[in-house]
Amino acid sequence: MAEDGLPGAAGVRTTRGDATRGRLIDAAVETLASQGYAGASARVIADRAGVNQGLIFYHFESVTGLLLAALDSVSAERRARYGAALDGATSPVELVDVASTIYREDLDAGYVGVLVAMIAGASTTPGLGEEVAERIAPWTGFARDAVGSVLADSPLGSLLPAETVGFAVVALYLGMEMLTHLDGDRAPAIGLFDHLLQLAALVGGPVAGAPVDASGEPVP
Amino acid sequence: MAEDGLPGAAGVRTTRGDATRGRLIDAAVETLASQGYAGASARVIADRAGVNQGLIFYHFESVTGLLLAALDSVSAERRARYGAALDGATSPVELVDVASTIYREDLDAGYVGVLVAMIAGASTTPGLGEEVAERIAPWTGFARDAVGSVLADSPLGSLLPAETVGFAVVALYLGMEMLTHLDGDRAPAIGLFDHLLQLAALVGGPVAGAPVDASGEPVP
DNA sequence: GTCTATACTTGGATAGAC
DNA sequence: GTCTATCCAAGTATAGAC
Repeated sequence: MAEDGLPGAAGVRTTRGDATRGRLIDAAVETLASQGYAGASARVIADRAGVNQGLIFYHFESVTGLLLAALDSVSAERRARYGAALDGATSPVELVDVASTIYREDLDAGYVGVLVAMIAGASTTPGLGEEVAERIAPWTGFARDAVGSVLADSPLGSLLPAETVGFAVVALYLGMEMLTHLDGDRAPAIGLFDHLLQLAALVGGPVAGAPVDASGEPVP
Repeated sequence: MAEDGLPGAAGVRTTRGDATRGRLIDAAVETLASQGYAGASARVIADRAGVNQGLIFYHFESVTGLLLAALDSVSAERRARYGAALDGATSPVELVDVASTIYREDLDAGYVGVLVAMIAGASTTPGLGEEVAERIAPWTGFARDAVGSVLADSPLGSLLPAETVGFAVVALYLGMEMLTHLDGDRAPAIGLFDHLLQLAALVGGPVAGAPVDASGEPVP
């Protein structure tokens, strides 16, 4: 059963190969986030992982194969994180609040930057587009469901289909990451979330107890 | 006065060098849009322009220099186009309507794709980030002004500062381009604009004459 | 599984003829 | 200004020793 782990150990063990694969994937994620797609070469990634460059081809067939594995890794980790955090969120305010908090992690760790880099790389490498598209689609679906469950009974629900909002949310995330990373200033992104929070409060039922009229102005 | 144009011609003339520069810039734009940053090499661009690869370095010092010139070209052209089209727009509905129409051009011609590619490339090439940031900043400023002039007297104006909305609009544009280009389906982007149009009608004063209550529901 | 060494390709950039 | 020819660095990928 065991392939090349130390004999005698029980349960799921980490073979040496598994460890190398993991280190390469982590290095690929970091490289994609910091150097972009064009900077994610076999040599650079292998150096960062502290292993030989040839191992990329042994374990992943090609550089592209490794980059896709890196995308899978980020996608899975972030999906678990978002899913758990949004689990108890039912109101628009909670939704925006949770999204805002987690997105800060993404911004700092460069997770969304990995998606951006791979989408950008999809224009360059033949065949990569389909592979990346398959891995991005779940995110628009996830955003649609999260938004839909909260927006369903809101009056905005009829005006803005969840499908459309899901698309917009993912697009906004990607664009925010690009702009934020470009000039290294998180303030606009944070500011946007703050204002969305206020809007959410308005839509999901004002918490402060202040009723508003048709144009959103407070009614005295 | 004339440098190496045909002698005898009057006014502003196109020297042979100018023509070559123009062809290289056009080819760089097309290459960035279709192949992305990593695919925009000197040889590929020069082939597309039908000139020798070495001319890139003669005219633009480096490949990066050419790519920045390409970004300038696209940015200037699109700014003129947006500026002219938005000139008469005063209501939110007009604003969204015009933006929607022109963005379709961008999507088809890949203009925003050039911005996306250069922003992505900024992660890879040292020093490119600042140059690209300088050329993207005017766009958030432009969006802020366009939104601000229309949203100023709207009740949303106090809730959403023009600065924030400008940032969000540019981010949304960039993200939409990425997603649309990735799976080649313009429908979600078009759909989003359609729904934004309805929202704009609500915010800017309902045209249909139907008043709405605090939550946006029509009042019978 | 991992390393060294190497073959082959592509890319940036320059020299020199025209 | 433009082209040919060329150099050199960096990239992907493989062969073979350990």
